[in-house]
Amino acid sequence: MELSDRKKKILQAIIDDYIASAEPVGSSHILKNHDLGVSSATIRNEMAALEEAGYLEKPHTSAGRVPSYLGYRVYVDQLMNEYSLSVTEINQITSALRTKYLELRRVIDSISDIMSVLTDYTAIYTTPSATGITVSNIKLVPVDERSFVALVITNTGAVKNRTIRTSKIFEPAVLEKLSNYLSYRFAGCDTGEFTPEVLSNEKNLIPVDEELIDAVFEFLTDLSNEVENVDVVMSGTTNIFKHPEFNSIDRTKDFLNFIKKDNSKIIKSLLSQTGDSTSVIIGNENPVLENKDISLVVSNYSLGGGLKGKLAIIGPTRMDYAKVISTLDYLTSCINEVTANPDERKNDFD
Amino acid sequence: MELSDRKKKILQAIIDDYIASAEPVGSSHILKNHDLGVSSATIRNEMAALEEAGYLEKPHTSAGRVPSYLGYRVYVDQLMNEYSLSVTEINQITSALRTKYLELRRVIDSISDIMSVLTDYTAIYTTPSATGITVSNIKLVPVDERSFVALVITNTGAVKNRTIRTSKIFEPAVLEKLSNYLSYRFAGCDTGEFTPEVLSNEKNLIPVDEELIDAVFEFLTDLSNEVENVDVVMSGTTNIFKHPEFNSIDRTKDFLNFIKKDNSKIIKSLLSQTGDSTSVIIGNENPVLENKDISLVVSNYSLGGGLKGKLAIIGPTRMDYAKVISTLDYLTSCINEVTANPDERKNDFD
DNA sequence: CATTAGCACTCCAATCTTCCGAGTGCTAAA
DNA sequence: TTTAGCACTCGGAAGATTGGAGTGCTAATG
Repeated sequence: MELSDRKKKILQAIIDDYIASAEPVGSSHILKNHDLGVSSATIRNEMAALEEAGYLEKPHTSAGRVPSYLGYRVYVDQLMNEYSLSVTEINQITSALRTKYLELRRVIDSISDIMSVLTDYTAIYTTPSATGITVSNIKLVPVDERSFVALVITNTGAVKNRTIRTSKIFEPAVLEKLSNYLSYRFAGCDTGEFTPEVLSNEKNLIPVDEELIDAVFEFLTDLSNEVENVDVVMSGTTNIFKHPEFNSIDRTKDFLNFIKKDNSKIIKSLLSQTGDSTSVIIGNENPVLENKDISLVVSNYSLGGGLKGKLAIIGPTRMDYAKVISTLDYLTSCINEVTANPDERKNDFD
Repeated sequence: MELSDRKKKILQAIIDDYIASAEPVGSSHILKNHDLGVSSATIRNEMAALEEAGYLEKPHTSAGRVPSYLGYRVYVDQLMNEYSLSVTEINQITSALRTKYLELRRVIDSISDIMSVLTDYTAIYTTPSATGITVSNIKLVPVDERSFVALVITNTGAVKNRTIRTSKIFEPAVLEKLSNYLSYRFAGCDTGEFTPEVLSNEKNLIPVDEELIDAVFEFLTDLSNEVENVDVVMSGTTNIFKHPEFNSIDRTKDFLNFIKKDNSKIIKSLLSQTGDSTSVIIGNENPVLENKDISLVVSNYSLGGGLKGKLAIIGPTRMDYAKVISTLDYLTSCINEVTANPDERKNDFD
């Protein structure tokens, strides 16, 4: 069903007002706050039609109307006005990004903080992960007689390390020789390739003490499993208290239980279902959000070197979508810009 | 004022009951549930005296009594019965600790998870920090023509790293020579010693390109500042919903706003005020908890190699102190035992 | 003199009642 | 097709009612 222009205007007016006030919107409100040139009776008729079509809902007979999930969807896709960031907001963002030496680990963390402050919702991001990470160098560095650090440096400059203690004493020269061999042998290999099979074949070719090679290879195997190790991190979880829907303890419980640590798998999979462009998930549109009245705006960020992740805002379905979407878009574009031009930069991901 | 035996028994009975029920405790309740051999009238008289002395409070005239902060203090210090962990609980703990290769970063994290599950409160820990960390080795490992990774390996086996990109091309041999010199020069140095003054003196003695040495030294300076970098991490924040005091949205807001990320400085300082043994902070005993009805039980853990931190439980003042204290004590002793015997072990702190 | 039964009194919290008004849907006129 | 007008609905705020758990005091008791 295609909506008439007037219906669209009325729907937009209702959703705009509802987002601003969190109160069901009545026909006379629309009359007062929007210049539609028709009477409240006409608006009522149109509202009834919009309800019939599934875009609006009534909490009860004598209340105003509230957008349905479908209503929000139409609003997000077609109706809402573009929100433009204020100068102050843009300044906040740029000054936060202009630290001289950015540690990769912190960049996205602070961005997520900024997001939550600017929008007054909760920000979520997944830690960056990369496909096609290859080994650039492997080092075994002695710490004391019976322990050394195994290091794998990747093409992205990330460093994975593990301290290994041994029962025997190994000469630094032995470790160095093994380092060199491993670097030579595995340079350019994808970190996902360190399967037990590959390594056990390899093991027979290396004339080194078994304890040593076993420990190192176990580290490598663990690495290949770690590729999937994406975490979900949040900031501004208590921002929800700024919104009236969370004056009810039940809503609050629902929300906090949804975003809690134990639930990160579900959130991760929810985020991963979105595509390459900024997308909006509204209430029941996704089964895991069933009856939770939660919406998400999900975006993608890239830190260069193939490191990518999701950055999202989560909040009540009555969310200021226009503001959230434009803030998110602006921020992710800033990140991409900053990181596309890699200067000297810390890298803490391991 | 020293309490009579009977007063102590009554006070203990009231606090025990209140911890279990979260309801103000009346004289007839005590009569029913505890065998004190006196009538409710006598108990009432004693209760009035205990209130007079500041150990109890009345929410209103016709309600039962509730412990005051002072009451809890006496309870924790003198009255409460020892709680002994059940076999199931001990099994849960040991099986969680018996992973073959423990990553240091995860040990304390999973311990904190276990804590929150076992106690139904929120667990907090500070990331381990160490005093007297010294440099064991410095490496500069080439990644590609114009970038390399600078690594500082400490006596504890922790690895700090930063990826550095340069405008000029440096031969691997140059980097290796510099590595060797820096390792030789700074081996055994405390990481706190890399002040700009020390380093700028040093700089003149090293016949290497300035860009290179500047970048590396900036990394070292940053390291020395980083020593103080202790984070506060929580698990089980939504456990509070299991306790009836958090059926009120205001209590919940207060609590969540107190433990939120922005507040970690205050929490850190609160934790650091405690000594070497397990200690309890009850309600208004500390100004930052003023009128928040929050208590903490704080303990110390040690991961070996000088790495130490605080592990704590935070919850309402009506907390099952006996259970929390004994769980916390048992867990920290387990950690200390496990880590005192360092086998091959991952180390992810950097 | 400490203890206790008895009783009047207090006051919260749960439940019920009342009532206001914002909002609707329908009808009939423009 | 739009609109003025009107009867009707219903949630929620404000007030009234009531029950019961709990107290403090007094006077009797061993």
